[in-house]
Amino acid sequence: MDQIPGHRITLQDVADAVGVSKSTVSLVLSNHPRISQETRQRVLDTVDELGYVYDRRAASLRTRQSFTIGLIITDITNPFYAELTSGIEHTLLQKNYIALLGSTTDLLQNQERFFATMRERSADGIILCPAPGTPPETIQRLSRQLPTVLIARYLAGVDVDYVGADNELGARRATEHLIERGHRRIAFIGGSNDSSARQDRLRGLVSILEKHRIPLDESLTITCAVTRNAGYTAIQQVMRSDDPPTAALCYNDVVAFGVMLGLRACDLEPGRDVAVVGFDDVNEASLWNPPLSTVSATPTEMGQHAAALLLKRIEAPDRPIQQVILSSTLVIRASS
Amino acid sequence: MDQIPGHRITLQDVADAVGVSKSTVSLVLSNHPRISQETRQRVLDTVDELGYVYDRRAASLRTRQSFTIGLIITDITNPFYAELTSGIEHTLLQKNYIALLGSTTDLLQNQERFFATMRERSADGIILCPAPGTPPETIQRLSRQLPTVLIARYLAGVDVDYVGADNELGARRATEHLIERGHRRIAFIGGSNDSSARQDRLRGLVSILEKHRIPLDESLTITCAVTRNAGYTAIQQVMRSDDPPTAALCYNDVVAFGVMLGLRACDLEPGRDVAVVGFDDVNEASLWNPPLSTVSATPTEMGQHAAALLLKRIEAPDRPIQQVILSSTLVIRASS
DNA sequence: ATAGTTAGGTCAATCGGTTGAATAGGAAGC
DNA sequence: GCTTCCTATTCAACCGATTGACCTAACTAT
Repeated sequence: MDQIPGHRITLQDVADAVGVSKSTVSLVLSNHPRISQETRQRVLDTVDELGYVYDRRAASLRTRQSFTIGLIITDITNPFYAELTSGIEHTLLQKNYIALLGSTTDLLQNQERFFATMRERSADGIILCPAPGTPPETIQRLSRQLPTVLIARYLAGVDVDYVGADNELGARRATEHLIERGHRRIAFIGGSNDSSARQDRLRGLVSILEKHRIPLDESLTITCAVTRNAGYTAIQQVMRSDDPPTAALCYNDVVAFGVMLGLRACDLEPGRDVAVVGFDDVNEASLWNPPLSTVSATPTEMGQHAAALLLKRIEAPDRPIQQVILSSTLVIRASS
Repeated sequence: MDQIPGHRITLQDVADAVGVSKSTVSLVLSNHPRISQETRQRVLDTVDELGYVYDRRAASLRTRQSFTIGLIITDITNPFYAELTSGIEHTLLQKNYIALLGSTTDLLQNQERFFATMRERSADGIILCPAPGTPPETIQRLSRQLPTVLIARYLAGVDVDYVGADNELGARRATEHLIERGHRRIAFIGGSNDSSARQDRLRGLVSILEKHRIPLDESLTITCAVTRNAGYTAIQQVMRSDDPPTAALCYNDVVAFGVMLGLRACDLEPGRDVAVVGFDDVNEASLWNPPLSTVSATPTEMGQHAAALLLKRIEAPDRPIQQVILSSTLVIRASS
């Protein structure tokens, strides 16, 4: 049953074995109705017998469909993206698609490289979480070359499908909650300044502070990398200031974890001495000590929506641009 | 600069624009020395000008190299696999390869489907963490069809490249450590029975118990799913037995996290009342409360080795089978 | 002057499918 | 009996690269 090394079984081989033309075999495999039951059966039997493997790249050369999409995200070890990816995979699997994975580490240079890679390999579309600083024109151009869906971060002024969370709403809810608990000095920790997600979250915070006529203190808004370590360092710095905050709204859960650890390092107990709220509700959030209050972003669901949206766009490239905003809910746990 | 929809710029287009044959253009792009500097430059300029994109699938049809590999793992949301993937990506990126991602959830049926998918898409090779229960013949056959590297779990009796941790050694070290701390009733929690990793870890535990003439208690060895929840449930059950263990060696960190939470739910403090040790040393392990003692498996490094090994095998299919066993070290933290 | 190199290209077959147009062989209609 | 219409199948061009064999003009050695 082993193949002669170097020789791949092709349609032609199957055709020869059955005694028909390769067109017939191809038509059988694509379930064309105009083939007789009998021939169909003989072909299928022979396919099995010879161990024929369909060559999708040859097919796709002709049909211009590869059933492959590009998934370009920041970092697969960040649980938010891992869950996103998991949701995407789930939806793709059902439609017989598969993803080429690219982690950019938020480096524009890597991102460009993945764009090229995906086009060279003729991905049918791209799901992209754009690196901060991505020029809008780049995305505009990309989306004209290849069906594109942005996920989790949008770019102002670009007409392209997008799936994300309602970050502003989430931040408003979190802020209301903190204010109800009596906090008036609320720090905002983490994220890079030109990420849309961060801007939206910060806007939500500010709008509620204004609503309650709480003065804004710029020194409580800190940008930092989106890592545990950065959160760890950032919170310690701000806690050592003259008038430290009593609560921290964090760019996301990963930063919030760092913040909680940083607080402990200052001998402060998160949840008791300082309230901490994150974003994303990654799986671990509920399992930390104390469990983290967080704005739930349902990344798995987000991924599923993004994949579904991309597949729709691939089918109908001219359908109207669609933006899916998933409503954020606040999950209150012991950290606040 | 926008393309006429439907028409992709090909080698021929570039050739026409320059006034040479498409062979020449192809040779320029593959850096063939036989083309004059002048022609080369004109071709390259035109490539830029027309926005030509190399079609790797067309090329790969001819060359039988796709610069794509299949990565088939259990679950990308498990940080161990996420880090593994990250290491793999890192190495692939340098060699201009990219991975097609498939998460099986340890379902044989999904795994089979991904095998087919990867072959249809002509992956140049596969990195596989085999689902428990995978028949060795399946892998043997696969590895004859496609360069294959197993990762993290091996299958006895299969001649195939493998990269993994020295699980038995790790377990021995962890057990010695627990015994030194005075523990004599050590539970082993989690994992599925026919996973090689689990067998090795359990073997390590048993061998050290025997060495110290500590009797083995079967009731302390529990299989369960590799999730936090399963660990959470399992530990509570065993702690409620007549003669509960004083320490738990867990199948991996994910299970250990569940175990620590389960202990708290029983009003027991991990690290003080019951010692807990995990496997893998995922990033979060050091950040838990208490920080988790764990056998370090350096998944990122493992991934890098696996990718490097696969690329070597692709280049030289007949090189001798190689097994890379990464030595495990015990990282002692407050949980034990 | 003649044969032999060499540098710089071009030709055409090939990889393995897809698909619109063409064809053969009946059956049905008139 | 002749045309028309089906049905089941085949033909052949095409997708976009690669590459061994071949070609040509210019140069070198004898």
